[in-house]
Amino acid sequence: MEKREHLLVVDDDPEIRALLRDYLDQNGFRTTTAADGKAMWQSLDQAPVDLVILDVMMPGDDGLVLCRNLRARSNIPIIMLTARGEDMDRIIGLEMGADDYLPKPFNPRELLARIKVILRRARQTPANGFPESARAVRFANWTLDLAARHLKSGEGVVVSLSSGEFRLLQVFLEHPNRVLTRDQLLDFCQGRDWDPYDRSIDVQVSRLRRRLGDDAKDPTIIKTVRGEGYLLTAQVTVEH
Amino acid sequence: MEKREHLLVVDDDPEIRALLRDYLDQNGFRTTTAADGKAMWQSLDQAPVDLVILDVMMPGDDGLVLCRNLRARSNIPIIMLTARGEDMDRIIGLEMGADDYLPKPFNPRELLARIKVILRRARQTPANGFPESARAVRFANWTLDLAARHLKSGEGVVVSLSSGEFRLLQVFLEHPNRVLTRDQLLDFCQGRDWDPYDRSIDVQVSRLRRRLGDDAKDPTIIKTVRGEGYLLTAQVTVEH
DNA sequence: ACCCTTTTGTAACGACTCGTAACGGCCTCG
DNA sequence: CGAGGCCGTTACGAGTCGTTACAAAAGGGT
Repeated sequence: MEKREHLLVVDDDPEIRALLRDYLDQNGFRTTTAADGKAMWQSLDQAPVDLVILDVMMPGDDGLVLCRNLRARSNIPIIMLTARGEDMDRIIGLEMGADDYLPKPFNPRELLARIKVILRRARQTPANGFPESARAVRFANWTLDLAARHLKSGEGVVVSLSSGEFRLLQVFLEHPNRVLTRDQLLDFCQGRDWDPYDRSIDVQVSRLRRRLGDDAKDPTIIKTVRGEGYLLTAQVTVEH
Repeated sequence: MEKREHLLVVDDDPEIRALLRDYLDQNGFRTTTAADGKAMWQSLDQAPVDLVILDVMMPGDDGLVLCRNLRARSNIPIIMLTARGEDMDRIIGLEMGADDYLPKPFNPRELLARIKVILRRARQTPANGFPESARAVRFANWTLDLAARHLKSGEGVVVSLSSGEFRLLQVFLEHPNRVLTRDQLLDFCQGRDWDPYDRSIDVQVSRLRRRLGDDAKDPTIIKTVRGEGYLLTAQVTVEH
């Protein structure tokens, strides 16, 4: 797998595109550029992107519109580039879901630092959904095969899961080491609302624990947090 | 419980402190100020803080030092304020674990926008007070495993804790060697208010002492301070 | 020292939460 | 149409935690 992280620079100025690509590539990233929104969407369709750097001032759809559209259908981190004196725009940009912005002209080292901070944060939060390229997820002596939708233990024993169990486990693995409320779990698993007497999640957790060989009295993988919810405790790594 | 989020402004300039407090309070936050690092630590021990705004240039321990110390034992979001032309310092600040920074002089609305972004992100990542990287906490012949949520004695005996006991011990370990009132303990543990006849904390402390093998008649770990509260006396080290 | 008040420690109780076996409706597949 | 699997519901037992009650400890005043 390609190890360097993939950045997408969207700016109408060819000079800035070239400058940024050179600089970022020299600093360990793989950089793609796009001159406008159309090219941005094309690029996003062609290869997974880890972070988008987006100029606010562009002909056609400007950066703010693109930012909103991008946010509407993905949670890829976004850094906006703004000309000076656009405080209002900057603020709006942040409130629209950008993760950060940088006023132009900027110091490239500063951009680099911000990119690193945001990518580090994004890595810690394997937020909604695994990337398209993910084929399996490893955790605590198990591997969840995303294509075959079954579990395999470290010793190679295959354990099949019902679709509900698979979905629940997937949600846990997408949010490891965090307490998830029953409300959130039901929402993620089925988009359904939760009422305080609904025990379906408890039962489903119980069934999943049995598949994982996890004893509810002293669980090692899925812990109960009384009055709050459940959390999966394990280091999770994604295989491509 | 208090609903507004609690900000802590650390700056040696009284004018800036007053200005920021007024502005932030007007915009729906509860703001505390501190003139130096010492006051900052005091304030952090007195009430939970949701975000710290930290000036880089200060007499005594400067902001970078405070940032690093703060990060070493907590993951409260931090915004640094820097004077102009300190690009290097800014970058270092970010790499030291600050979540964002703002060059002075800044537009207060911009600070507000960045605060909102960071708090929104922090809400998605409900935090314990220890840094993300913390895996365990050692104190007095015990190790509290933060992932597994259990205790292990120096001899390797594992003692499991109920959710409430874990939370209470975690709070003590986040504020070692300080007297914590019942009010604070209940606030930290459950965000609940305390009335003078509420004995639940006493009972929970009693249960926790039993788990720790601590005799209430002659406690070595959790001491009672008559009329004030409890304190954990031990040297606490965070393992990463 | 003595008594009285306040505060703390903890056993006991009961309400609540959680784990899971059992049941039954619903689907799919033969 | 019957069998089997999945999953939501229900019921009950186990564990947890807040409340209460009472005994012990700590002050405080005389």
